[in-house]
Amino acid sequence: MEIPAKYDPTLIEDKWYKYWMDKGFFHSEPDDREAYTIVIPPPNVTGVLHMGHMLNNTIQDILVRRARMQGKNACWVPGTDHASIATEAKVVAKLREEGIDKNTLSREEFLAHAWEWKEKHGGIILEQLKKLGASCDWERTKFTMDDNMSESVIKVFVDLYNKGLIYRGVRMVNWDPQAKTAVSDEEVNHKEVQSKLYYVRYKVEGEDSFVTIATTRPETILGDTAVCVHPNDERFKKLHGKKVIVPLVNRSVPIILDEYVDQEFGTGALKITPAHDIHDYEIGDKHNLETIDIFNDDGTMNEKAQLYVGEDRFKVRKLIVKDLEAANQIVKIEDYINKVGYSERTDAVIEPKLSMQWFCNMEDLAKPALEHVMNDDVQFHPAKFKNTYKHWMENVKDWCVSRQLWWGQRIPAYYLPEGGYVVAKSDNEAVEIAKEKTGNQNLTIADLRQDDDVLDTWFSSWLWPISVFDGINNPDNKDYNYYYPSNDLVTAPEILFFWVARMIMAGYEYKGEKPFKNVYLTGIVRDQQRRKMSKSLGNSPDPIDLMKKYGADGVRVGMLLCSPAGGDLLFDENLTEQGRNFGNKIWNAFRLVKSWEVDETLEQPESAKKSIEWFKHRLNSEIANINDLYEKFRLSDALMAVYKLFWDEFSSWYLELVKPAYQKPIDRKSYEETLEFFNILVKVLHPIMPFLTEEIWQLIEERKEGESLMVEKMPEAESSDENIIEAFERVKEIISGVRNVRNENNIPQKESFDLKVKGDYDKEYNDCIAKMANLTSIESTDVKIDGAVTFMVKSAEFYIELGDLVNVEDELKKLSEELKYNKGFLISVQKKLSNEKFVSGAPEKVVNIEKQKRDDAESKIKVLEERIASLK
RNA sequence: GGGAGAUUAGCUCAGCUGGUUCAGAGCACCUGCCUUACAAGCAGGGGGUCACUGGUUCGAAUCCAGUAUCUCCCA
Repeated sequence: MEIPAKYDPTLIEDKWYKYWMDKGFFHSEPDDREAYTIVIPPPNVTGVLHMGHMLNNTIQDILVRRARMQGKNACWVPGTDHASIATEAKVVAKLREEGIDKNTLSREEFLAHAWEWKEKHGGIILEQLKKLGASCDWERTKFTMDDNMSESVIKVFVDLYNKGLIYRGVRMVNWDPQAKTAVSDEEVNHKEVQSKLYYVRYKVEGEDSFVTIATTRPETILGDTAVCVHPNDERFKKLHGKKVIVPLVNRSVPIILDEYVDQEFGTGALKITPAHDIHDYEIGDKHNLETIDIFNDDGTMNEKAQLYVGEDRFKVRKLIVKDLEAANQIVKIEDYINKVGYSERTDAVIEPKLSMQWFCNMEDLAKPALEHVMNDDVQFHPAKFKNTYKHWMENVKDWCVSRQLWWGQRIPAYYLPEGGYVVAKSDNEAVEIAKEKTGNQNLTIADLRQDDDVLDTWFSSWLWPISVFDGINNPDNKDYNYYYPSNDLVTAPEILFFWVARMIMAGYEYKGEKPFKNVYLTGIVRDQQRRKMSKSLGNSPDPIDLMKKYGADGVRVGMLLCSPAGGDLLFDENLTEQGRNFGNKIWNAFRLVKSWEVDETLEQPESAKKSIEWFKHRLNSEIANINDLYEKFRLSDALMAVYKLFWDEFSSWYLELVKPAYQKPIDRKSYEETLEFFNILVKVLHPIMPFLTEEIWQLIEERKEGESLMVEKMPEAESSDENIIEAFERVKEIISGVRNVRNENNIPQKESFDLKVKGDYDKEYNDCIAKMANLTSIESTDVKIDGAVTFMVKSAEFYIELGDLVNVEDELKKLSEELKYNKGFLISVQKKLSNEKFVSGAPEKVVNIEKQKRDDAESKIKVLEERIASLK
């Protein structure tokens, strides 16, 4: 068989993905086996594959493939979410390019465009995930606006409303004047910006004095309804109970007292604009102040502002400063750095705004969600996120679930002609309830007006683990009973609160059960300068290009190499390179084994026999270790363990040990055993590198049509003898000892020589040592050999007679350095042992270990001293 | 301003309830090799007062307190 020296992933990846798909290996149906379920964190329909998806989905695929090979009925449900704000923004922008203004379209017309857009672009990420090897059950692909998914969302809204958990209220929301919608606190990015602090004086009513306030937003002066000072502030005591005149609009407003005011900040006097600042709103509420909303939805001034009507808020800031200056109201202007909120979606400056919104009461929903995380029914990996989760859940605020958009599930609230509203799952039901409520039997749907707003996208995705199995509409169905709760959720800590926490709430509310057992939190993918990878910075490689260059397997390894759970991961292309190199290593190891000719008449050499015995134990102990690491979700460590097992133990030691001499054949038994090791190793490797391992597995021997590594059974860890593994470590030391002698004395591997040993070592492995170190013989001796180069392993002394080749000076130098170290070491041990408190206080085991150290050091020193004497 | 976490080799990180896994791994670096599976490789090697200062202890990277620096979350 001709196998190329370099592994080329492009030749095989598509082939095997198609094979797996054609055979239906990704599809799952409920059966008698234990279920293993993952629901994908649905990527956004607007997106394209980025490094965060690569990381996240690599991890999910590893977990799913492993579970499948462990004999579980593995089901990974893929899908996308409708991302109302982002998608609507994209569609609006696209229409604008085509010369269509959204405002000229009806809701239905706009939605037709949006669906068209979704059909065209919505599946891109899922298609790209196939390149990565994602073993999703594509037949189960869901979208958060599929009919039954939307139905679930509406049903839940109605249910929560009927339970009294959904209400309508005026609240200060984060208003995005560009998207013209409210966004949640989590969707606001606070950035430090260089701005100005304006000191403005307000005239005290009926007096000839002024009070000066400091503000960063002078345009909001037009909405001021009070000035607030600290009740204890001596400077303002004389003003208590008085009124001041708001500049330009000449409104008389009270001076109020509240401890909220920071006396150190600005002048200690605070202007209060209840309609446009969250704190001012709270103070206004407390003191029953009037609220004057001076902004339109697009951030321009309305007629309530009286001045600058129709002008944009930022332009007004400039205009009003000019006018205030002209009116001699500005005391001074200072440079000032403050934090300003920006919309995550549009990057517009957020305007706090009072508005009528729908809210979901979180208090009762949050209780079980907190409890079951704290008691580890739901486990976070790493667990440190429990702290932040707890903090958030204990201070949970009501959830604003309405968005002023069209793309999404329309809020099922219907306003009645004579005021009031009803909430119902459908138009018909709404009419029925409305009739009942009003007593007017003549009402029709035409008389009702449905709320224009849609629900927050998270209001869809918090149901995701339930709704993908239709558990809301059809709570007793087979799939739901079988797959729910899911096992593992893999996501980013950034959305721990607004997605993970809410899924847990929904799980307990609607199933009385957690949505998943484990939450694995990945880090954020950053570049070498720790900058978050983003399209705008252009610092993110294109995942598709990366896979073309290094293969999907290489990229998967690269992602995992830099991903400690929960920590940031500093991605570097050389990690994927390392992954590709690893693939090549595996490929070449396989190529070597496949190149061997078997000679049926050959006896198995002793060295091969011992090597096979050793590697069996080594392999089993490592499989146990790897299993343990996976169970603890230490995926990066699990990868490293597999990496070293294959590269160091299998390739560098085992294969070199059993390898026949050049162009010589190998015995049947060693060949078969080696292939069997390969069978096991590719199974262990498969979840991480599915393509390469499938290719190799198919080449190890003739496989039947329909067979595949991905549905093979993962090897279990059989018992292993630590003594054998330990003994072999000594063997490695001896071989390394000889190699060092060769290195230091420039003796090529080709030149063979004798090795003599004085003292105790494991002779069973002589053949292995001789083969690896190219020795003609290994002989035991009772006497020291003068003039030979030596090294020690444990208490045994090894001699290599090199005659003239020995550099006595170098050798002496080396020996005296070693002597010095050992003497120092002995002193430290003796110190410990002569400490009465140590000997009496420490456990016997520890003391004995120290005694053993002392004895070893003493005998080593003796040997070294003799050796030095003999060379001199 | 409130809270959480971090600080170990040049870089990224392990190091669980104090003691032979105690100072580790991978990468990077240095030296020598195109040795017939692999130069995308092989064989070696150097490198750290475990942020700082105290304390507890026979014994501290590990526990406690304080200091410094950084990161994240909330306001």
